[in-house]
Amino acid sequence: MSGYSPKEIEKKWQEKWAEQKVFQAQTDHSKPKYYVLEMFPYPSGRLHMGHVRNYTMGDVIARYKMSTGHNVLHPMGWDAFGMPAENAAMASGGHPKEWTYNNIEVMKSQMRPMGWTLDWTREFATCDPEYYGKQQELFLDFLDAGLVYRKNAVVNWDPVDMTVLANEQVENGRGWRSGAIVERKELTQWFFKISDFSEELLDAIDALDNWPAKVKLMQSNWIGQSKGLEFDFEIKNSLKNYSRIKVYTTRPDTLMGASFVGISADHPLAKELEKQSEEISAFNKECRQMSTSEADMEKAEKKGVDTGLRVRHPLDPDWELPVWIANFILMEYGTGAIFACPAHDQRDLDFARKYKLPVIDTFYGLENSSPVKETAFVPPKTETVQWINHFTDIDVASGQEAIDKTIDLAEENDWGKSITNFRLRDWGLSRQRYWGCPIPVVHCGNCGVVPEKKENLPITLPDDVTFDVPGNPLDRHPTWRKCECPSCGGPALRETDTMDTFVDSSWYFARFTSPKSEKPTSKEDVSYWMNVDQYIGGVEHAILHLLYSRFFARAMQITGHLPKTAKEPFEALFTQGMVTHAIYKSIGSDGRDLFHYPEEVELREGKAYLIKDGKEVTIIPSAKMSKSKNNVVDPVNIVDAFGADTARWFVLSDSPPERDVEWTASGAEAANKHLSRVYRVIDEIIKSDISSNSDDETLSKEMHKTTHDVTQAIESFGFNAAIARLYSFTNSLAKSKAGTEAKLSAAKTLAQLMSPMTPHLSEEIWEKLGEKNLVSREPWPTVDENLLSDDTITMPIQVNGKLRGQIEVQKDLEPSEIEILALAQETVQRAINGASPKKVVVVPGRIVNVVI
RNA sequence: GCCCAAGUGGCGGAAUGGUAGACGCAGGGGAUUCAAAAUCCCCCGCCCUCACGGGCGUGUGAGUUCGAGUCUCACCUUGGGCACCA
Repeated sequence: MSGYSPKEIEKKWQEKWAEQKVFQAQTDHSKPKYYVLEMFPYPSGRLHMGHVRNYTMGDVIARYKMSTGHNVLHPMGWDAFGMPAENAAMASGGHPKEWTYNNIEVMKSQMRPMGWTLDWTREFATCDPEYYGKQQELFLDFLDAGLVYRKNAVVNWDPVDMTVLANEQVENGRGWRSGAIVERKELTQWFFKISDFSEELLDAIDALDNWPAKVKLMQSNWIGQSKGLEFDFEIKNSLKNYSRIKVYTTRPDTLMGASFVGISADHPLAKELEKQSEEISAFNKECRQMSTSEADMEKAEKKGVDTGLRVRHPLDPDWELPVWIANFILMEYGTGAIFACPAHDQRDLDFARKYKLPVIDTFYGLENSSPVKETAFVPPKTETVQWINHFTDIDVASGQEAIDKTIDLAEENDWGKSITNFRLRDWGLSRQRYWGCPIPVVHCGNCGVVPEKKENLPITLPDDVTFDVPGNPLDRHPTWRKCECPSCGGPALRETDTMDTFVDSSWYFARFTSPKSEKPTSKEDVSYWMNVDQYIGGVEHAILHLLYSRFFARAMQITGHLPKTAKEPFEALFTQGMVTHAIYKSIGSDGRDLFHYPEEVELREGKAYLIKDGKEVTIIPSAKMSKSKNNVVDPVNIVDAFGADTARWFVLSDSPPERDVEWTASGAEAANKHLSRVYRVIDEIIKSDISSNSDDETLSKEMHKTTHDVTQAIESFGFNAAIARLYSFTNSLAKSKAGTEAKLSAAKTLAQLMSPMTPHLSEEIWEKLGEKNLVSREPWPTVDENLLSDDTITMPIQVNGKLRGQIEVQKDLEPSEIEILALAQETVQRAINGASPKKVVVVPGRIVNVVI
């Protein structure tokens, strides 16, 4: 007998699938369509275990849906623009294009042996001019529809590298590469008007029934709806044409506790003032150096500067409030100006104490009437409080009731209006970089900013660029910028900004439905295939990528590129966890951390020792795989050693799919042993000759129960549960005394149930069992409901909630009969010990609880 | 700082409010073998007991319930998110 040899069988079946074009999707209206998509990879050049897990999950769904009669679309492509390619070019010469396409080839060659059902005929990379040209067309249509505009925005600017930096490239206020102090620089940039859709994007979240609650919540928080009041403070000593300050507040009920008015350093008034005052100018400059992340702002010391301006309280003209510029107010949110109520906001209180500003209580708790000292009194808005300082007729009410009342009153008396505000800001898409999709507009001395003509698309990137000089190569290219104005025909210059790579990934799912289409999408194909029925990817994309895609779907619908039904592009979303691996660490002689490869250590009794000298090393479990920590497991090596089916089986088996899974060598070996065992068990069945007997029915029942459980598990993304069930069934099959016929039937079902996870092994077994067709093309096994339950069941019996015995009863026995049988049990009698039961709870089919 | 999630054997993890620990790993014992590998069988939460059996046990503390890993509240710990990485 020759054993399980994945190398041979995996190659064999991959060739057969390719020959028979099993995975090429065609528009076919006779079958229900099913579009399964995993977030496409960035071509880093190396397939990693995270990809293997992600794409295997999608593959299980794709294969399962194929076997349930669906016409399945399962495409793959490359999210190929972005900074790593430029970084590589800067670090080691070469060209981003070459680097990217080489990486794509390498990764594709690593993906093919995994046996995924990918339709490679639809493959594209976002850096293909055929793709980004269509993206430019979308941009022009969006521009035409008023969904794109230009405005000034602040960026992190590295003055040495002459480049814009991402927040993560700023380390302690310095550029990660140059070490230069990062400046905040204002540039005119392009924006998508995603904020026009704030309410729509927020409201539609509710209907995303098959999205994880966590992702929906994250998106809701990101959009951040708040209801409040907008009103003006009149400036007493007005400055130039500034006579009023518009503020936005979510707590208008605390207006009688107002202590000062705060404005952002970027507020027009602040900018005007900095022309007149050194102090203000210096302070504003300092504010603009600050990180704008919410977490950083909250942690940073609250600082401000008095502008000298004074405003009148809207409800009491004699009440004067000072105007301060404060470092915790963002121009992008609300009106860039607030009024502060230190008694009921900790941040305002810290500020007030620091600058000796008044603190006025507006309400106390019901049981606590002491004035605020160093801790602001901030009860939940739902909590009822007593008012001591108010301008409504409310004395005792919840915060929310008071807020509503206040807003009504302000509107009635015409000094303020109710405003719904959103935290969501417009999407800045300009990037001052080479390796991205060029923004198809030109700058003309006569006509200003002019969109490029569609017939001139794609505007392609020039290939003859170098990265040896700082700055954007597009800016310094000798000829690329020069062009003809599409409007007046005169000389003009191209826009040198390229698009944020999130744009590329915001519509690729639509392009996959007709990747060769002349237009960005083909009406027929996009109507047939959209929406994506199941989308799978990492939770790290929970906000931006998914929100941008939802915006794009709406924008594409408005511009006629998607049907109305595709407003929400992803029907169901699943976010999978990472693949982690232990880190083996020791301290080197120079006191630095040394990280050891898994191959260099030996595990004994839960401890790790270096093979070369036996020294014990520290194990850091479940760490994210990282090259610098030497804890990366390369899928190529695993496929080499055990085959793709083992890798697929293991990444699905050990943890629930939404959680992280720890890669362990012993786990991978165990997976491989199990697959060999399946092969061996089936081989033995084929050679056996046992006549039909009474165990046949038991095995058949087990087979139907397993089919039922595995089906349910796959449908609910319980891949680890499906695999646990298949382990059990394999054990039952191996130990069963049933006849050969019954066992062959069970073996075929096992092959089918395993096929989404281990397709090559399943095909091989299927063939050995005498089947001529591909298991990939077989319909999913059906379940005989009658065989799922037995006639008798075992019922546990508790006494006062503690397990004391069991009885075997007919499935449909009356509860009163069950009670008699239960009480008659010797073990139960012993536990009752002569006492008379107060109550007997009988839950039919479940449990009996005797209360004494 | 704000928002959210998760805590179950040595480990990964199972459990529609109903027998906690399925399944797998690691560990222990045995069979087979000249021996080993591979394979097959058995045991495996903690404590008491030769055993039968009993007590304890799902981060901590309370509560709801005939019955709580599961529901409620408070707390502790860990992880995630909080605007130009992809």
